[in-house]
Amino acid sequence: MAQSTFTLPKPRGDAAPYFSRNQVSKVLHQVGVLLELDGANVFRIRSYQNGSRTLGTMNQDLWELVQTKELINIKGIGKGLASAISEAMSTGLWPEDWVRLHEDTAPGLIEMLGIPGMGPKKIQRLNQEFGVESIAELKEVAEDGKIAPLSGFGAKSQQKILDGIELLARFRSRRRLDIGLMYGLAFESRISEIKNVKSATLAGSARRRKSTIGDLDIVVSAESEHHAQISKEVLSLPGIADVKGAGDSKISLILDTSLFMEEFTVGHIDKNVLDAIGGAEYEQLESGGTIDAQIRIVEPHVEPFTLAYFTGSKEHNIVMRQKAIEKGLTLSEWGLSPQDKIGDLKGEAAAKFSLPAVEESDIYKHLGMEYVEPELREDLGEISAAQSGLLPNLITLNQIKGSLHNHTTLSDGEASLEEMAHAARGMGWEWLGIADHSPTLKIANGASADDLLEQGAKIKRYNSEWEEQGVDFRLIHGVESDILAGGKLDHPDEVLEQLDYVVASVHAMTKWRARSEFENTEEMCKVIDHPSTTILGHPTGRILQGRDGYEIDLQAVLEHMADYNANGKLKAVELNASPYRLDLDWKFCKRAKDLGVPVIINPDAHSISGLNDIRFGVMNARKGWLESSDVLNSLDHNEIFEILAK
DNA sequence: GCCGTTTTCGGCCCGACTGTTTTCAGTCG
Repeated sequence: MAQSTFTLPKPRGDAAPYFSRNQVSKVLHQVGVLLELDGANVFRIRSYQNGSRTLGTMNQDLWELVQTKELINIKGIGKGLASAISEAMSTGLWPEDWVRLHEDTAPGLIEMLGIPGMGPKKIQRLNQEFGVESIAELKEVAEDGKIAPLSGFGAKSQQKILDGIELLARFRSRRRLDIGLMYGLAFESRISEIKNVKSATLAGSARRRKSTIGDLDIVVSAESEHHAQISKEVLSLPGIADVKGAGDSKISLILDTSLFMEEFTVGHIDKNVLDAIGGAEYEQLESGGTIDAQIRIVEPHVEPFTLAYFTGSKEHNIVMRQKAIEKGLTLSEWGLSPQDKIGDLKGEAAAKFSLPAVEESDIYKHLGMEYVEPELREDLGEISAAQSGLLPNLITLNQIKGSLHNHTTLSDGEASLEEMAHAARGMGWEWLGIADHSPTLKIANGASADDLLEQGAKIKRYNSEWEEQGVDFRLIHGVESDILAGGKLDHPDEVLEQLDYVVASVHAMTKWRARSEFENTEEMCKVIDHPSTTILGHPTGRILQGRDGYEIDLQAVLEHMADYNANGKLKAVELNASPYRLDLDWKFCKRAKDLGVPVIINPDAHSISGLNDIRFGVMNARKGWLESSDVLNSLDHNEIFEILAK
């Protein structure tokens, strides 16, 4: 994946605000990274990163906050950032030191941060010593043996840099959630089978259900006398491409696909787990792929603390520790101990005085909070919600009764209408919406108006048959209409009006990616204005690990949709559940919810097995704080027809 | 750079591991 380049956005138009909230958020992040390379104070760096995150996830209109001078009241934005942001948005000029940082930092140095083991200090040092400004140059001096003699470095450091460069070239990006879970749950299952292991739990970003997974963390619980034996057996499991490090309590590995081979068959994985990770799609694993994994082996009474710690996120952990300090306690992966009892003791020694915890929820209880589901642990308000008992009751897979964006052989699907309906009924759904592609999308065999209406007649016949037979299942007839130039929809209005709903989606990506955020946002709002538009399909068009979406101010689009919903006209936003998309991003789910815009989780199934992608959509929805009442999928078939009629 | 019923300076989460070191810096999560 190409590293997105660090550039400062050009001011837009000829009047303030010259920059969008997304742009400001991105710039703060960039400045944070550049400051890191510049050797700045770590807390200063954190301020920029926190500021970026805050702007990226808040609901308020940034320009309004600037104009009312209320920006400074936002937690995490102080005097410095507030004035810099206000200045930039009002004048179109970024602060001079931000500009200088961008100009003075070679892009290659930013890339070097991606090499495992390379941090700002080492990069800076090597840059000073040898003038290396790119990974290629760094590789050259390492191969020439020039790094080893440097004080503070050595032969091992030099080799580690070379290994790191190779690793980066081999797999420089994160893995999609479905792939990460496949590896993670298989490895978890393998470790669980080792003798004397009480439990093995997948933690980290996989447990938090992030859209992409960096590496795997597995926490193993066992009595201490068995740790050495377990550690040895973990290291001899198949699928280990390399051992990066192995200490008393921590093992660091690189896994490859042979994890799934040899005698280890599908039968070893629990049926539910197998279903959750997409079942038969093992073949999709690319044979050369690898993923990093870390294993921590701890005693059972420590396990809840270690699991909480390794589940993260880092940001969540930091706030949890602050909350502990407020109560005179110290929280670590070893325990939660009263400060007055432990004195100078640290880590495992201090944990002897720890308050007891049988499971993670006990830790939250000790700190006066409700249990926080792993998906929510991102320091995006979940801790204060947990303190005041206001956490959401997250949606679950068994609350899903249907979905509205699925294809059949009428366009580019692999299964017929009948087969799709049968499969949906088999999943326990009460309804299934069919939305085949529209004519303009020739590559997907978009269906003509005549064929579409014929499909509608067929659906009506099936529905009345089911009604007569007392079958609790209905098909719903829609279309996935391409968004055409000028924010128009495919098909004439009189055709669209005969459908139960319309999913409006962008497929002409080239054009949308070439335009500015402002233009795209304006055009998207026009699409929403079309009376037939019911659902905005995959709202940014992103493909995870494939391509970024087009630039768009989704907050503004959602606000526009919110106005319609407030006036009784349904405008729902799709959460496309394909693990390749997960679009609406989870960060926007909560915003849609707060604005009162209904979300519809859609697998965008092009086959029977594609319906299973709904699981990833539910994971993403949970991560975005959604409850069953926030999504249209939880309605029964009478309710869904009723709301679609609005 | 942010923050403050211990406030405008002096803190800012905590620990493990690695490789270089005779007590620690850098990196990672």
